[in-house]
Amino acid sequence: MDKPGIIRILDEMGTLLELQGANPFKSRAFQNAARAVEGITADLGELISSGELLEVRGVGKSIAVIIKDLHATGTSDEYRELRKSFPDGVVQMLSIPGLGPKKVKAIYEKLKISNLEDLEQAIKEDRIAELDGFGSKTQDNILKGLMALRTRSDKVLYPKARTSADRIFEGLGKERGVIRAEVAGSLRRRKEVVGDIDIVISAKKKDCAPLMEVFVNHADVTSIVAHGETKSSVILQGGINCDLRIVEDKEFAFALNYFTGSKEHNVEMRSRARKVGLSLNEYGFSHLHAEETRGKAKQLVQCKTESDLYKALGLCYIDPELRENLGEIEAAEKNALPKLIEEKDIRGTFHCHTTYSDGANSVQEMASAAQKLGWEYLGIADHSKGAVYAGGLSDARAKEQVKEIDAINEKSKGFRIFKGTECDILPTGDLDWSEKTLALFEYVVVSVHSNFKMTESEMTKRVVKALKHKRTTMLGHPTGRLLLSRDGYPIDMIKVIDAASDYGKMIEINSHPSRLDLDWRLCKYAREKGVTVSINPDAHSATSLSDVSFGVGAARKGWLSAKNVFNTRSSREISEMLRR
DNA sequence: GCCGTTTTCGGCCCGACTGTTTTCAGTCG
Repeated sequence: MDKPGIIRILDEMGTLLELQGANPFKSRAFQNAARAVEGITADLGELISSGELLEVRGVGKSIAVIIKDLHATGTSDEYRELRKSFPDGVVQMLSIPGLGPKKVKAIYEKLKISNLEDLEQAIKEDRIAELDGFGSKTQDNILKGLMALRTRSDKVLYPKARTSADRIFEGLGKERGVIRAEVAGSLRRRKEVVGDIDIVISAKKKDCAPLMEVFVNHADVTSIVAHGETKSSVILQGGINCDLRIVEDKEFAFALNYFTGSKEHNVEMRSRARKVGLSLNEYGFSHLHAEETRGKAKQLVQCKTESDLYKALGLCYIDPELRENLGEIEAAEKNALPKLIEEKDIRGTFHCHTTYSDGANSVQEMASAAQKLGWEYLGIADHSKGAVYAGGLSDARAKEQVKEIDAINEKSKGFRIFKGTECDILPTGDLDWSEKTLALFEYVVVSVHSNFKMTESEMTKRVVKALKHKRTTMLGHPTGRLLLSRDGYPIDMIKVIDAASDYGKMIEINSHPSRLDLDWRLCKYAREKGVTVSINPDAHSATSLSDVSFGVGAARKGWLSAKNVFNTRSSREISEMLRR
């Protein structure tokens, strides 16, 4: 069984233990182990055979055995035992918002309900409301949750969530009474997929209620889940959940930090605070074991900003993208965090289409748009002749385009267009252009656009062969559109990155608003292997050049700094590198 | 089940909101 499968099963085992009413720390241990496995970039098989798996924090003896069994056989005795205790439908009920393990267990044991259909039927017959600890409101909420589950996908891609968040935040952030405001949560951490939107605001107490009113009455709100003094939760058009928290300004840094997460990072921060005798929550520090009543503990260390907060714990500031408890706290302690790449470091991109193939704008229009973004250069890479569906160029048209670019370059000062191509990788792994045509270009992006139904190993061989070609500069959209529709990758990205490292080639972090091809784990692996990446939006229009920010997010999460990224270099450096 | 500068036992993050309760359990983040 592969890694994503193992992660899923460990998570499921944690959930099943929770349902059983086992020691809550035991079930959490399984969930922690799942996160730990997720963070492993080395080859899992090797880790298991060398025994190094036990050195992974969060994986102890018992879970190591389970992982080993899962890896070798696809199942394990413990897992089979746990699965026996509850039917599939019971586990599914847990995904209904508002239903947790305790309530699901009661519904299953007292009413013998084990699937969503029976649950809906029982609600209609008013049987849920009669259970101990349930009532008519709870029953209504379960029905609402059930409907929401059916109509809404639970995660959206970062660019979509960003757009929704900006719409809410723009007005709200400027509202009277707002002292400071930030978008927090996984959106601030720039996760590739985002579950919901979190907003944190600081304001005086008297301004809270009016601000909450503004929030829940926003035009984009389709329903209100909760509406309190300091916390409200709504569902926006498009089904995405949005939470607002309002705190006092002196609490802002704590609240922002807390609601930015991740959960794993917060747990580590709190346990770090405990080691120095402090308790950390979303409002501030308090003395551990203090006798003060809840919420009245006096604030000990004033922290105006998050930097102050990290400093109070002996750490340097940690960028939100790194807050996953995957080594960033230890690195912050030693002041060994990388200076992450920023959007302003990007000086151009290399994978852009024009009206020569399937783009919407001319070469000149694309170049002007790039200049408006403050870039120094733009790489044009239209499709090769075999990409008929995308208006691939003929050899003659390719020559024509190269001539046009030369002419534009001659006229322009301080800006340069690089002549490239996005060359199809044929099913054999050969390139779609002849050597003669390839020689026209300054660089070559190689991509797969056909014959997707290959086995993983065939596809990997195909790509590796193309990568080895002496004219190849970088691999374009390495994982295609399949990244989010599958658990794994359609190709073995570890082998591909290894090959890029061996042959001294680059890999694209191809960030298109509908997908992201190289996620942060792969970015991290590429960094470890010394592979330079190129952040390209696969832009088909002038306006989509700015989608490059999606890829910058993934690079930041992969701890990449400007030196790891090709398109942070100057025009001159790029020319020199490409001549070699 | 995992972990260890309070270390092989005894902790393991903490608060808001909701609903069903009259003092708290469940869920969520």
